[in-house]
Amino acid sequence: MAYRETEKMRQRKAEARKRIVNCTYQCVAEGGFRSARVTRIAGLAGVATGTIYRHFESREDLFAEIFRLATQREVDKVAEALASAGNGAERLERALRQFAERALKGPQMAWSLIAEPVDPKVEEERLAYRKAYANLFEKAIREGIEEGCIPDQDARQSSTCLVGAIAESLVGPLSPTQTSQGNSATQDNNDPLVNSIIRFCMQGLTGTRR
Amino acid sequence: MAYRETEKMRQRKAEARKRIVNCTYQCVAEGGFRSARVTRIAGLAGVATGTIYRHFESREDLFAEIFRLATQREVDKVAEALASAGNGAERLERALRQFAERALKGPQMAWSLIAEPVDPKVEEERLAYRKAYANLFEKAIREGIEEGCIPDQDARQSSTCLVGAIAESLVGPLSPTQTSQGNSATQDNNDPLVNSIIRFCMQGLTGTRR
DNA sequence: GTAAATAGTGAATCATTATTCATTCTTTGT
DNA sequence: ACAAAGAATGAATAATGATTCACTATTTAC
Repeated sequence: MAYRETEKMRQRKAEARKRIVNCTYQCVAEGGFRSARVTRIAGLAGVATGTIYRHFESREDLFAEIFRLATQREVDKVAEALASAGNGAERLERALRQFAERALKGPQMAWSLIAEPVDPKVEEERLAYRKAYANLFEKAIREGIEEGCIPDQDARQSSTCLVGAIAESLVGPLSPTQTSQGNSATQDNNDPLVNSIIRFCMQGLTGTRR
Repeated sequence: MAYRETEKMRQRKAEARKRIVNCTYQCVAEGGFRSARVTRIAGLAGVATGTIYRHFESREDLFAEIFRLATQREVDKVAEALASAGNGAERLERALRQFAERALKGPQMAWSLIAEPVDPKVEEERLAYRKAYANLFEKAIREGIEEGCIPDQDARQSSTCLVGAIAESLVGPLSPTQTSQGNSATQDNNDPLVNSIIRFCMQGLTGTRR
């Protein structure tokens, strides 16, 4: 008959958690997972190191959550592009462009999501993330096949190839040793890198030169 | 006027070094880089831990060398396939098949080379390795373009996409959590996975359905 | 055989951070 | 105001394995 968790407390805790998440996100966006120290995160969030562990089982779990979060944003954007107007092929093209352009705009985070060496739990999230893209693409490919704008093919396999082709094409340009920041001025639709990635992908999909 | 390195000694050292390399290779082929312990390697090679360090600056350097070695074998095989008879498109197809089939035959090593999280120096080797493939493919694509069996395109970009598409397609099947060993009986030319990867790739290249 | 030089050894050290937990501080209900 | 419960703290700990280095053994040249 004394202390019982009250709404106020619940909120305060939720805020602290959110702060931790945000600061971790920031650290990762700055220097990737590997260099994000629990101590620094705690410092930024204005809590003690130990407090992190009242909210997350472990550093890895925290990272996994951050990965999921960052990932979800990207996947949502691609899903959005795929939900727009037009036939399957057109929508896929828009989605691929979205993916690539967003990555080039936030290169450090994109690199961390796509290629940074990470611990097993986070790597698992990465597999899920790639699968999520592949699933989205797969659906669109199937639709394209039904509509007749994409020839019949193993939609699952093709979607995996799309993910691989685009990710690989980005690894070089994104890798921290290469990146000198300045790519943020990327004009939409104009990056020749993005254009040639997309050409290959669409050709692989449709078997049609353009 | 006493000891001077003699041929006999040079050989003995070379042998020890080779033994270390071989044992490391074996460890990696069994459990990947991450789980390969310097102590165990030394034990297998029949030398003291410290001896490793008379031959290699650090564990990372040792690993980098093993990576280079393993990689060279694979790259050579692909180069060989690309040097065979036929037009560019045919040779590329053979090369892609070679790549995929060999990977499926030695899944743990292939996974380590393609997707295992590794330290920076080794990651650098991985970038070089992927670039080596891309270079080979690029050359073949250019030849194909000249021969007229592949339409004009950005050969460099296409080669990168090829590497990505094939690597991504293999990550799932290769990943240690998925692999239950048994794929070694892969009959040549018959694995449907390999076939559909290749179909996508060749289509992306030639813009021609088959 | 001897001394100089190098090679080999492996137990002890080191370095790095994530994680813990005894303690202090806050909140709550009476 | 008090006690019960929980939350927060952060200095101390722990765990892990790579790396070192003082020492021993071996090789060579004379």
